[in-house]
Amino acid sequence: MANKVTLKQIAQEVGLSPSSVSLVLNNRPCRISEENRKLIKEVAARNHYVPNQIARSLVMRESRTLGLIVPNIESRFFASLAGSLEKRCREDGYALFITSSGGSADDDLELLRQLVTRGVDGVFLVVGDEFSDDRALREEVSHLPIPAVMVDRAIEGLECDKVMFDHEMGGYMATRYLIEQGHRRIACLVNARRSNTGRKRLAGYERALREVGLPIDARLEFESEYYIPSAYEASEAVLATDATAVFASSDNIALGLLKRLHEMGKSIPGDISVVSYDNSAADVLFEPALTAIEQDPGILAEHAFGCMSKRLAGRGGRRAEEVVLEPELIVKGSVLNLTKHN
Amino acid sequence: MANKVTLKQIAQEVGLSPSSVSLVLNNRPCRISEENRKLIKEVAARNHYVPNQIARSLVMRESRTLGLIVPNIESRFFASLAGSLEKRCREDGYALFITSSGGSADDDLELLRQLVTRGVDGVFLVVGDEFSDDRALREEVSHLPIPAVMVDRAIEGLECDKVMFDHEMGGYMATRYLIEQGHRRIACLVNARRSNTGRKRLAGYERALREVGLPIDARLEFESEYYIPSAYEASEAVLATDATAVFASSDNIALGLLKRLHEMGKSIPGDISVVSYDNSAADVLFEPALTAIEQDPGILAEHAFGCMSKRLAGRGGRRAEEVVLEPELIVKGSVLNLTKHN
DNA sequence: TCGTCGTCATCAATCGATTGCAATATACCC
DNA sequence: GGGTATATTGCAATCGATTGATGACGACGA
Repeated sequence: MANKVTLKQIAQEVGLSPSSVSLVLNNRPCRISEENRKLIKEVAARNHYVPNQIARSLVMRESRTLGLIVPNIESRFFASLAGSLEKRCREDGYALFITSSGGSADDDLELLRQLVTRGVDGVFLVVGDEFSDDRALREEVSHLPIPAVMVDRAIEGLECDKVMFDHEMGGYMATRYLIEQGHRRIACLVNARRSNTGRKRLAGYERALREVGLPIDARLEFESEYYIPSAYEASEAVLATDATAVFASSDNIALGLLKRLHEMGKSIPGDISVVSYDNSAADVLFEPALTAIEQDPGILAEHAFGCMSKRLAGRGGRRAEEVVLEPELIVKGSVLNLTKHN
Repeated sequence: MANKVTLKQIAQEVGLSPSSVSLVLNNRPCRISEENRKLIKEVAARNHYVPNQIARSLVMRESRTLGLIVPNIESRFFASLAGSLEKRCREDGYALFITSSGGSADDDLELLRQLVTRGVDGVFLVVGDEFSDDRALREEVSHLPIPAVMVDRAIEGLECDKVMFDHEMGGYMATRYLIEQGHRRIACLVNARRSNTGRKRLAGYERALREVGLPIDARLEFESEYYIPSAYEASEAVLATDATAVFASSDNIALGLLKRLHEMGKSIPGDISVVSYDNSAADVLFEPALTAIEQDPGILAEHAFGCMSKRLAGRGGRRAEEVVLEPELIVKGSVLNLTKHN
């Protein structure tokens, strides 16, 4: 293991002061002779000198480091978000601390504190979707000494920049599409009990029905957590209804449903139509591919970074900014058009 | 945005010196009256004081932060590895910088430098599998001022702690199992051209064949990158052979193969048997589930952290440690037993 | 010879915390 | 009351880099 080389050592070797070396290596406008400049640069390179960011952060009061908290890095969507965000940060010379909390507000809080004490210049938060006790977290976020941007989901009623897809719209678009394809008995499988986003998707589903005068039938609304087994369990009841189509409000929910369908020997879209959400992962595997509401994590990352960037630059108003992105309906082959046969 | 509170401010408020405050808050053995202790703690709490880790790192010469470089955080396996590793680090009070490189040696190098200048105490490297020009990276790693542990794969011939699964053994176990089930014409689909791990898996495949005196037939060895489309392309040729079984040497390779099989209307294991690698993701989706060689990323993380921990504690010999883990064959339903019919 | 200007480079304070050593206050003993 | 032991607390250097304020030196004009 080599030793760390410091500014002072370089200075010593070239026979100049540390200040001069610092000035030159940072290309600061200063009056150091061309000759010495070259010498300094050469010696620094030869010794593999890299500035100690820690020391630099201390005096500069910025670390060019940002933090990200996601509920679960093992989820495809968050992993992708994290990947995109990291790349975007790096483009602007920021490093990104990616952390994964497990989803509880307590863990989120703990991680947030860790990030702050480690001197990140700002944090991206993907927190607050589940209904847990988030008072402490909320408190912490509102007193944060650095800018924060909430991504994909939000702690309700917290004044803070937000960037997210319109979940209500997603639910609406999915359902609306099914209606347009002639479906009238449309079930949905949502996580309304424990998730804000789930609630919104459900609201969109109901709005679409209401809009065309279809009844909102509680017997067609099913509850599922965002895990495959949970959806798998719930699916049996779904399939016992007379629904001709199902809106599966997340990728895992769709997967659980599909597994059950497969087991029961039901085919898509012959026996039942399905609109999924964020299902890109499964696309390769299924025939037909699933029609779905898609949210591009790259876009989310781009806008989130934009917000952060503004704050860091001191631009960006006193009031919180709120960016709402429209998801997209990607039509593939899992929905039967019932109108053709009329 | 609240302000950051410093040690000095606390000191001022309680009317004691910063040193005393530091001593008390860190529970250092020192002789500060019980009364003042209480006072200090109370004031610190009231002001939401959190120590500035940056300043602390500078003087303590450790940041209690580790770094991780993976080729692609969006891959399930790496995401899972990152998640496990992060949890493990946190248990010991370390934060983990997760970074994702894109897989080129240049990016790896850049990220490694970033991590080092940011003062991580050690790095986990998942690099060096592909055959790119890694001289600079190799150079950098061997002169690192902090401990490094290579995980899952390695830069060949570099003296450095390593923790990885035995890829040769994985290839061997998969093939051996197929042989035991009575298969004689066994194809394999590997990434031997651009991946060290791929080569090893291929070597294991060949060893198993040799061991029982089966011929090694180049016409049964197919090349595929670790991407679904690549495997999908390659699969047509595989299926044109007289093989009764295929060893698909990665999850994506298996998925590409399956897609092609599905399209051609071939069934598993009726028409052809398949042993996959790391396929846990797809498990939910397929009927029958795939028999596969599994590598638990959690175990990898555990051992990697163990190595790191030793180095950080100054234990761990002068020579590099090498941990080789055995993968596991998980038998499910994608392999037909040909011996039963004999 | 003195003052002035330009050029090149250095001094010293600073960021926020840690820590060995020095200093002060109080108690205790003879 | 002088001296020592003990309990408390403060000073100041340190980590490595940044930066506004200054200093040294030579040349040049008057």
